[in-house]
Order: sequence, then C-alpha cells, then structure tokens
Amino acid sequence: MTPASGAGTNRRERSRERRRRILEAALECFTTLGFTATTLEDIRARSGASTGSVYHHFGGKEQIAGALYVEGLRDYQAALAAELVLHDATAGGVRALVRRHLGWVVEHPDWARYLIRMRRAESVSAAEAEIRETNRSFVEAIRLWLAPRVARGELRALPVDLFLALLLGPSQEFTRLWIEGRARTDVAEAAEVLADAAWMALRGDAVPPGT
Amino acid sequence: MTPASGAGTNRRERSRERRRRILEAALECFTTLGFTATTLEDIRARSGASTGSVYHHFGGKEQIAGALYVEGLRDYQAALAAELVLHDATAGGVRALVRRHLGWVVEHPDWARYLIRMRRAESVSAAEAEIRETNRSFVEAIRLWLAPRVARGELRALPVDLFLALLLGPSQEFTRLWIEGRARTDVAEAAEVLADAAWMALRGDAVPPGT
Amino acid sequence: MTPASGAGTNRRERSRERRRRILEAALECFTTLGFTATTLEDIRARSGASTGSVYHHFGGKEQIAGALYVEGLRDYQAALAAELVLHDATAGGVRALVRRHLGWVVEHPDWARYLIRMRRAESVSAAEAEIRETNRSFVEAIRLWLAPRVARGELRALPVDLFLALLLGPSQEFTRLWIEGRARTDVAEAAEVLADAAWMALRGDAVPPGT
Amino acid sequence: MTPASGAGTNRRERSRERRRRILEAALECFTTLGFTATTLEDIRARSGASTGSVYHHFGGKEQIAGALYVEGLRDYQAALAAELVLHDATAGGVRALVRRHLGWVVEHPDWARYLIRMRRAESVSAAEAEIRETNRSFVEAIRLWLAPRVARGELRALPVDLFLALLLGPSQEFTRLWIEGRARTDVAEAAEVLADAAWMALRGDAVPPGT
DNA sequence: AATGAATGAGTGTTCATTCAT
DNA sequence: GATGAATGAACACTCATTCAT
Repeated sequence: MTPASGAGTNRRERSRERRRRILEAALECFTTLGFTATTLEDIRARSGASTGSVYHHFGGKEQIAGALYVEGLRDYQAALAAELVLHDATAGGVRALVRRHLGWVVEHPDWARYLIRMRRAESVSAAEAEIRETNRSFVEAIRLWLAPRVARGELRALPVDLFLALLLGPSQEFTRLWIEGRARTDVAEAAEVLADAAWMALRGDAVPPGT
Repeated sequence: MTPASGAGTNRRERSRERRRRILEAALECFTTLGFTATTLEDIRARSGASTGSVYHHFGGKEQIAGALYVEGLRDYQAALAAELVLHDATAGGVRALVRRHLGWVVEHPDWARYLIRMRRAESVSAAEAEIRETNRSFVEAIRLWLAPRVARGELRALPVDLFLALLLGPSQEFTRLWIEGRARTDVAEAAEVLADAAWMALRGDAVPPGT
Repeated sequence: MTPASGAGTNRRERSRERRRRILEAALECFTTLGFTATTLEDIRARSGASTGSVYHHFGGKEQIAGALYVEGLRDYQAALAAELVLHDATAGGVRALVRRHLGWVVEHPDWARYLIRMRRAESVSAAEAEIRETNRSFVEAIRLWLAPRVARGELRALPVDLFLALLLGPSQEFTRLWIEGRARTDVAEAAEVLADAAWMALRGDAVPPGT
Repeated sequence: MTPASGAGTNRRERSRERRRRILEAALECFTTLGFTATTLEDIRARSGASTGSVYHHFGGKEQIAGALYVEGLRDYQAALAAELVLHDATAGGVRALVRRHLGWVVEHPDWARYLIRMRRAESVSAAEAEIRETNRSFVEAIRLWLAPRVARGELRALPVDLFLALLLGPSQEFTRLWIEGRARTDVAEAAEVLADAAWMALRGDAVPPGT
C-alpha cells in the first residue's frame, strides 16, 4: 500500500466519519428541538463540523432530513424483512413481524420518533425517489413471503391498504403512544395482545380457528 | 333591547366573525402550504383581516395553530361521543364508532389531515392545557359507555392504551393512507372490514362467537 | 348649586382623577421598565383606563412623558425656590439649597430618576415650550435672590453655567450614584460635605474665610 | 509567512475592519438620531455591511450599544489614568485630571454624548460585566495614586462617592451643558475654575492654604 | 475537504394610533 | 367621556445558503 493510497483511505474514512457525525447530531437535534426549530447552526455546533463542511457532505437541511429518513427507513424495513424470512409457519411469521416492529421501535426510539414525525413531511420529499425505491423493494420482499400463503388460503385476500392497516395499525398506534410516553402497558405484554389481534384479523379460512 | 346593547351585540358578533374567518383561512393555508411554510401574511390576506387584528384575536401563529387544533379535536370527539350514546348493543356501538371515525375523516378531510399532522406537534403545545381537558372529558364519556359492558364480559378487559390501539389503530392507519391519497379501497367497504376487525379484537368471552 | 353643575363638578373631578391615575401609572411603568420598554398597553392596564381614554386625556405616549416631566420639574424647582426665599443669609441660602436638592431627591426618588433619565430626551421634547417657560421662571426666581448678593461681593461673579456646575454639580453626581443604589455614604452626612463645598466654591471675596 | 497564514491574517483583518466600521456607523447614527430612533437598517446602510454581517459580529442592536459603550468608557478611563501617572505633585495631579476630563470630552464629543446618554441605560446592560470589570481596573489605578496622598494628609479622607462627586461632579455638569450646546463659557477658562474648585474641595489639612 | 465571514430575502411580531359605537 | 377592536407601517432578527481563501 503506497503512502498516497493510505492517506486516501484515511481521508475517505475521516470523510465518512464526518458524515456519520453530522447525521447523528441532526437526529439528536431533531429529537430534542423538532425539525423546524432545529437550525443548521445547531447541527453544525453539535457535530463539530463547520458550516461549509455540512454543505459539502449534504446539500442543505432538507437533504440531511432526507438522508436520515432513508437510513432509518432502511434499517427498520431490513429488520422486518429479515425477521420474516426466518419463519415458515404463517401464523408464526405474522406474529413475529408484529413483535419485531415493537422491538425495533424500543431499540431505536429516536429513529422511530423521527420516522413517525416525518412521515410524508414536505421536508423529506427531497429523498422521495430513494424512499420510493426503498419502499418498493421492501414491499416486494413482503409480497414474496405473503403471496403463496394468501394463495393457500392461510391469509385473507385483502387489498394492500387494508392488509397493512390490520397488520400494523394497532401496533403503530400503540407505538405512537409509547413514544409519546403515554403508554402504560409493558411492551412485551402488549406485543402478545397485538400479535394475536393481527393474526386473528388476517388469518384465512383455510386455517382452523384457535391456531 | 336598548340601542347600546344592540350595538354591543353587533360589535361582538362582527368580532366573532373575524375570529372565525381567520381560523378558516389558517386551516386552508396550512392544508395547502403546510404549517411552517404558511406565513402570517398568507393568513392575513386570505382572511381579509389586518396584521394587528390577527394578533388581537390570537397571540401569534402558534396560538392560531393551537386554537385550530382544539376546535378540530372537539368536533371529532363530539361526533364520536354522540354516535356512541345512540347505541345500546355493544357490537353495534363498537362498529358504529369505527364507521363514524371514517365518516368524520371523509367529511372533514382538511381538519383530519391537520389533526394527523399536528398530533403532538410543538406548534400546538400552546394549547396543551385545553387539549388535555378536551381529551379528558372525551375519555370520560367513552368510559361511561364501556365500563358496564366490560363488567358484563361483553368487551375484553384491556388497558386503555391497548384498547384504543385495537379499536381505532387500523382505522387510523387506513385513514392516514386515504388522506395521503394512497388508499385504493373504497371507504365504505373498508369501514365494514375495519369494523369487523375491531369488534373481533375487542369482544369479550361472554359474547357468543359469530355475533 | 344646581344638580347639573354638581354633576359637572363630579365629572370634572372624575376626569382629573383619571388623568392623575394615568400619570401615576406611567411613572411607575417608566421606573420599572424604562421609557422605551413601556408600552401604552402597560400604562393602560396599570391605570385601569381604556386605550381611548388615555388618548382622550393625553395625545399619545410622548405627551404623557412630557406632562410627567413638566410636573416633576415644577415640583422640584418650586421646592428649591421656596427654600431659597426663606433664607436671608447668603451662606445659609446656598447651603440650604444643596440640602433641599438632596432632600427632594430622597423624598421623590422615582421622579428624580425620571428627571435624570429624561433630561433632554427626545421623548420629552413635545413639552419643550412648557419646560422652557418653567425653567425661565425658576431661573428668574433664583436670579432675584442671587443678584444683590453677587453685587455685594458675597458670591463670586461667575457665568451661569459655571455657577450652576459648582453649586449643584457635586450634588447631582452624588444623587445619581444614590439613585443607582451605588452611594454608600448616608445622605444627611453627604449633604453637609456637599453644602460646605458649594459654599466654599461660590463665596465671594467680601466674605471673611471660615464663615 | 506562509500563504495560508497570510490569507488568514487578511481575512481576520478585513473582519476587524468590518467590526470597526459597524461601530463607527452606529455611533454616528446614535448621535444623529438617538439610540431608539436608530434602526438596524440605518447602521447597516451607513456601515456598508449586510444585515447578516452585523448580526455575525454582534448579536443585535443592544450588543452594538454595549460594545460601543465599553469602547468609549475604556478610552476615557485610559486617558484619565494615563494623565494621572504623569504627575507627582498632588495638586497638579488633581488639576490635570479635571483638565483632562474636559479635554477628552472636547476631543470626543460624540463619544462623550453617548456615554452621558447611555449611563446605566437598559440598552447597555448586556455589557454589564465588561463595564464593571473596566470600572474596577480604572478605580484601582486611581486608588493607587490617591492612597499614599490621602495617607500623607495631602487629600481629604472621604468616602469614594463623595470624593468622586467633588472631583468630577462640577465638570460633569459643565460638560453636560457644553455637550447640549448650552454652555457659554470657553472650555479652557472653565477648566481653570473647575480645577481650582476641585482642588479646594479635596485638599487635605496637611497642605498649606493657597497652594 | 474544510473554513467561517458574508449575504439578504423573508418573518413573526410590536405598538402607537384611529374611530365607530 | 369611555370603550376596545381594528389598523398597518415599521422593526429586529433569523437562517439557509454561498464562496473566497
């Protein structure tokens, strides 16, 4: 390895580290102050970068918001998709998905709060294309697991919007309360109730009741 | 009625009208442009009021946002509470509540969008106290209807957070998609599926299955 | 006295009372908040009057400031002039004047602070004419007492500006410190030192030293 | 000097120049229009800086006022302190101080006017800490010169507040009149009278009269 | 890649003042 | 004389963004 390439690697690494620090600082600021109230100066100060540096790595405040959203979304969706493929049994998969959803939120409360708050926010629309792409491949992965099970009658044949609403709606609602600090029930207990409900609402006719 | 009191009444009425117009204009602006992007000048121009008048009636932009939130929340909760007391049968009540939720959203899409967007937003925290009070009396009204039915075993005995999540979570999720224009299913059809799911998730052991 | 004139008197009295209350409130506000920071709303609220009423009695904020200044100035100058004529002995008169100056400030600290702060302030220029007139007759009264004593050589023949500076300059300075809460010496003790100094600085050649 | 450091120096110098120009412009505006009537736009236009630049260097209007006050105060106090140490003879020192006071005011009428107007003004309180520190070291310098002379009986042993009032009170008063354009006496002549008076008022018993 | 001084359009807000009742 | 809703010009200040070094 030549000294030059070594330096290059270091530079690239330092650059990446900068980027990471800025995103980290941004999430902290957004969490503490809210997106609108957070100024670039806040992010700059907390990340230890200079104004110009922030603009070098990202293009502006909205792009930071977008990059953060995409990163969070990918992590969340990757977690759910990865969980799903571990399960063969339909009921087990649905239940696990609900549990994993709650688990991810508990593990990443700041990101979860951010994703909830920023859902479809104008400020994030800069990353629209990437978000769509990310969503597309996530939905595809889910569909791959669901399709044969719907075909076999193990899951109800419902439009996607309703399917989603029944699968994760209650969990989303509970999650929102929990993030706001207004949930009183323990998450693990809640997970069981919510998993049962999701499965009950979605299971197909081919599944004998009480499974 | 003396002339003096008549004049006073007229004045007061015109004043109230002003207030109403400002709120109306604000909602339109927030819907079209988003809260942050809406400037006071936008609201002023659209409502036909002067800058000073806006500040005379409200204290600032945030307070307009707060007043709007409270008004919308009250209307929504009043609609649901009013629906509930019309029903004696437990299943009927639960189903009607879900339907009414969807109905209100369809009837007031701007307010619904606003309530969703502003949920716990910092911009609304000025009205925190009023919101809490409004919520309190709503929850009380609901509890009054639920309590005896839970006691009779017609509804599951669940913590409030989970109860709420199962009752309205899926509808909230569907509603959100619909507001964003991403729902494909017809609302009336969705209402039946969601009402069924809510009832299934909440009915108690004392209710024979298939009711 | 007819009932009508009685009512008229009451009205006039109530009106005067209003005026007094407004001035009083204004002085309190100016003292607490400073002139610039005081808004008409502050004065209105503290005086219990309505916006329109304030404008009926005075013409605006500056006029209130002016009226207050004139009133304070008159009271101060009247006190000094009245003191002077009580004294026949030159040394006694000069000393008494210094003492009276300090006395008035201690008795009316708010007014004193206001007069110091507003000295030649633009905000007071509305009452310029009245101030000039008030000053003129005060200076005249003083001159009447001084002239013969200067002629007799009991007081130095100095230009007015220097005479004033030596007579009240030290007292003004001390007074300013006292008003700001930065004077440590007891006012009565200070009065003696300052009175001595004034007399020493102003006494004419005709007066045997040590008087 | 490396190119980099050269560039840095230039940048820093230009930055300092900016700062200076803004302060200069502010003083001119405050003198002409008064503090309250001066808008940031006035300062901005006269200094040739942009709005943002003004806020980059200072934090706002009050901080400009504060910085200006501190700078003027330092210059004034430095001039007096420097004068004092030139003199060994007590009478000469006291007289020189009075003359220097008047001299500084005549040399810097704008600053003098500003210092008089802003004395303890709320608008300047942002720089309170710096003002106190500046005052402290000035008073210390003065005390160093005075203390032994008081000990030797060449100066009266008086509390600081009275000492100050007798030393500079008359000059302050005269200065105020002069600044307002109401003094008629020539400053040089006045200086002699005021210097004599100060010395007469302050000299101790150990000094033979007529010195 | 980093820096940070400079930019300036845009915003929420204030507040003295008016005037119909 | 009293009231207070309405007015709107004026202001201080913010902050995303640029760019020379």
